[in-house]
Amino acid sequence: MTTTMTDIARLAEVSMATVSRVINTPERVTEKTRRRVLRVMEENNYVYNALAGGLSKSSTRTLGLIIPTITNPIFAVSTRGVQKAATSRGYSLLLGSTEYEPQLEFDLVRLYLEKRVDGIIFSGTPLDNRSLDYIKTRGIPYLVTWETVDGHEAPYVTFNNVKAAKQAVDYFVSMGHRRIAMISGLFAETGRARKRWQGYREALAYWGIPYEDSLVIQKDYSVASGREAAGRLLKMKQPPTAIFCGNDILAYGAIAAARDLGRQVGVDLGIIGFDDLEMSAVMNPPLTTIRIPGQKMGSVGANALIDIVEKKSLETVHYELETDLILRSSVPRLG
Amino acid sequence: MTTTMTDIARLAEVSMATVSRVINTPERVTEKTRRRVLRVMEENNYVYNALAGGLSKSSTRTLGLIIPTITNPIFAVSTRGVQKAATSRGYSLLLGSTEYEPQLEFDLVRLYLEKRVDGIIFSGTPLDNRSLDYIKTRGIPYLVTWETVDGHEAPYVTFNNVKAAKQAVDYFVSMGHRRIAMISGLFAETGRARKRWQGYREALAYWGIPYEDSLVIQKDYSVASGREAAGRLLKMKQPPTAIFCGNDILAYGAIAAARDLGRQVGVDLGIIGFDDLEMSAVMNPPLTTIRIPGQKMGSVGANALIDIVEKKSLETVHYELETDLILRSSVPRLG
DNA sequence: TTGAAAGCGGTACCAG
DNA sequence: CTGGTACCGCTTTCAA
Repeated sequence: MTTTMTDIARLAEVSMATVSRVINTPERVTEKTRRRVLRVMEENNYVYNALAGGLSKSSTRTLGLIIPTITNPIFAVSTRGVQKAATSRGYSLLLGSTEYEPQLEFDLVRLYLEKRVDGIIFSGTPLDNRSLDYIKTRGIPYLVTWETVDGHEAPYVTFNNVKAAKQAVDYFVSMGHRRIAMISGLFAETGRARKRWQGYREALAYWGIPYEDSLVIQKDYSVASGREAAGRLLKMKQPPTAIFCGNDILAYGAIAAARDLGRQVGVDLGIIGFDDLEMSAVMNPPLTTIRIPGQKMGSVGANALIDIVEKKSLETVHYELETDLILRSSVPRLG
Repeated sequence: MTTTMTDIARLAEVSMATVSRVINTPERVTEKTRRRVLRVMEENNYVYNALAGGLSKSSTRTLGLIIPTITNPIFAVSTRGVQKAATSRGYSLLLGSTEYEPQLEFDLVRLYLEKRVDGIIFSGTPLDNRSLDYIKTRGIPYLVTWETVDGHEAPYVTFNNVKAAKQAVDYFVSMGHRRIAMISGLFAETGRARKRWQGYREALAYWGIPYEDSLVIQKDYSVASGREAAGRLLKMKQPPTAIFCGNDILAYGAIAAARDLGRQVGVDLGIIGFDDLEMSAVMNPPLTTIRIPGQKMGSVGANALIDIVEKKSLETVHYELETDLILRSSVPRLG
């Protein structure tokens, strides 16, 4: 039914080896035979079978990507970075989400291994040690983005979460705020949530502001959570004048909550987000937030991984990208 | 280096056929040998080679997904639907974006065909006829979401764009608006952009409102475009009192533009979006918009395609999902 | 430059 | 229930 290389070889009156050559190393075939083979392929609309090819070459030119969820735009952005880099270097992408479940992450690794991807990118997933251990024993290339990895000699591309969080709090303080709350992602889910919290605490300590547990609320990353948490914070007997949110999604919820309660963000309440999603600039008020290089992290990561796969890179690479505090209008100057 | 089925067979002192059976049809192997084989696989951490398996079975249990761009959240949502359905039925997903470029779409089809995916989902891409023709000659299952297809007997899962657009305009009219503009997606890029425009015109005609070309601006789907277009509209000598946006992203930009110009959306200007992204509910004002079943469209589509792949479905399926106008506060009552 | 043939790692039919 | 063995479609020495 479907034409194979054998068919082409027969029809073009050459050997399979030659057909294979015109596909992989055309320069090693005479112009004349090459044209003939190409024409026969065309006429019979031959489609190369990458499965068979991959089986012989033991390389599939596909990467496996693991992200927590595709519906948080920041992961969409970094996925796009991975994708662009992969495409430009001739690799395809297998996509899987863990929804922050270590078990699903492990299953994906297993699956990717069976499908013989050339490498795996862990992009902001929980990073269960089981997955890493497993992949290590199999010896296939992998790389981590969004996080650093303890205890594993893993290549990674990340940014400084602690420093970025500090910068946010510093800014609040510089604007006269002292009662600063935080709506954080779940510590159990990601290392970066914890690190942002660490930055928050360190900055408070630096400015001599006592840390209060009641001002920190841990929630999953969703608009609804941000709204709920901010509502609780603002109804305290001594509500905060500023809220640092673990990401922009939470901040959107917080802005809505403030509006619900008649508080004016940017006037009598300060809010800072994290990620700088496209929509953050058109929020009302425009959201002051930490910009992270999502797309770049993805493309740098993918390129680095491909370098490893193709043995162009020998040592374990570690990149730390820069973040910026983007000043807009969601933080008022106090007093 | 890596252990193969042959190794396992030898170590477990059985034939390859038996090892294959414990993997694929364990019930056809005695408990005893099965355990033994399983143990040997475990001890040597054997990983099934899906490439080899796929080559023999001529089935890869992977689907190819083609979307315009992953950074528009609505595609992220529908991708998630595809993904969940695929995963639950044991399929993996190859992801590719066209960025609305027909050529890239064609390249992806070619690539997926080479990688021998079991089926392809076209999710909101331009749908170049070349791609469809090509895939047809190869006889591999495919399905289209977001759009219907003319001239091709293709299975699809979509919703009524014309009707939904009409509903938006009807609502504007019911709120006393007569001067209604539209910021539309590029007609050249997608059929649905054109259909929404069609619905807009039909509704105007229904209400006896003359159509004005100057009130319609075509733009690519981005916040910046929405902002720019709305700015132009609002600066007209006779500005519209209402703007129907081709999607929520454009609407966000339009809201920002209105704010820039001192117009109050929901008070002296009405805006309706399309998609109902998660953030739309927390915009200021909360955005009235057309809700489309993005995730459902993805999961229904993926399931239908898998049914076709597994021959559980014989005819060409056509689904039309429902949309809803979600009333929030971005449309004031006039006069 | 071109060809012959032994893999790559499974599947599945046919016997036993 | 289990084993033997031709494939699946392409790659890659090794010779010619």
